[in-house]
Amino acid sequence: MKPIDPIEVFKALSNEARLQILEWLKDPKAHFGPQGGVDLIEIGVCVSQITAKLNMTQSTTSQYLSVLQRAGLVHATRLGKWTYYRRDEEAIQEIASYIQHDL
Amino acid sequence: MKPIDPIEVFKALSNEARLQILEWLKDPKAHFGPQGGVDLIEIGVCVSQITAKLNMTQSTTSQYLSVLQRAGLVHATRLGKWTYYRRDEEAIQEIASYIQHDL
DNA sequence: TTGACATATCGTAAATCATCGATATAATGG
DNA sequence: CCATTATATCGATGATTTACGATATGTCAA
Repeated sequence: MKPIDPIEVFKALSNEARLQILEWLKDPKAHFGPQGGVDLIEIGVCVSQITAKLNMTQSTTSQYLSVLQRAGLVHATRLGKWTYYRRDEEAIQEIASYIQHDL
Repeated sequence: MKPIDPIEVFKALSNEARLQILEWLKDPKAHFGPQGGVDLIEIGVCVSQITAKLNMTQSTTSQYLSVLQRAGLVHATRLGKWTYYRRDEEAIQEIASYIQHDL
């Protein structure tokens, strides 16, 4: 796992929609319906479901998920046609720790 | 103390120079010379000293300090001609806590 | 192979940010 | 009051971000 870049992370977090996505992904079962036989917790939520809740286009949603991924805040898994995104809890705690001790 | 706005805070932190200022202010004695009879720890560091270390103009430094202040990350005290800035440690811990528990 | 669907990428216009120089405001000393 | 010094604000310009529609790519099912 590559070291986190605080600036990149803070930029990723500087946007309402991306913050919203992260909050939804914190408890996928509470915010998204089940999708096939896929474990929401282990694998994540697909782009279409996130697009449906966000009030934005598929294009924007996909790009925002990429930003979150480049910042290391989420992880993507492709299964068939779908790409599932889930949070990287470890990275999120690392950021909290960075602010708490190093900032 | 008004509640923190995470987006505003993250925007404030999304900039190398502003992050740098916050890090310097974490340990003012290590980064700034003494200024008159003012307690660096209690009162803070004046804009000129920060400007001198940043490689930017006084105008930019002043604006960046305002951004940090609006985000609640620093506190300003005017004494005579000088304005001294110090970190708001409580706000910084609040942000760490927000990421750790609520994000 | 083709068609249909899910996702990613590209190109763009508008909004916001970074940073500066010029100038305004505030406080001090003479 | 005046000159000087410290800080804040204004106005400008280039860079980055936002968010979109159009299009490309990848995958499955028939």
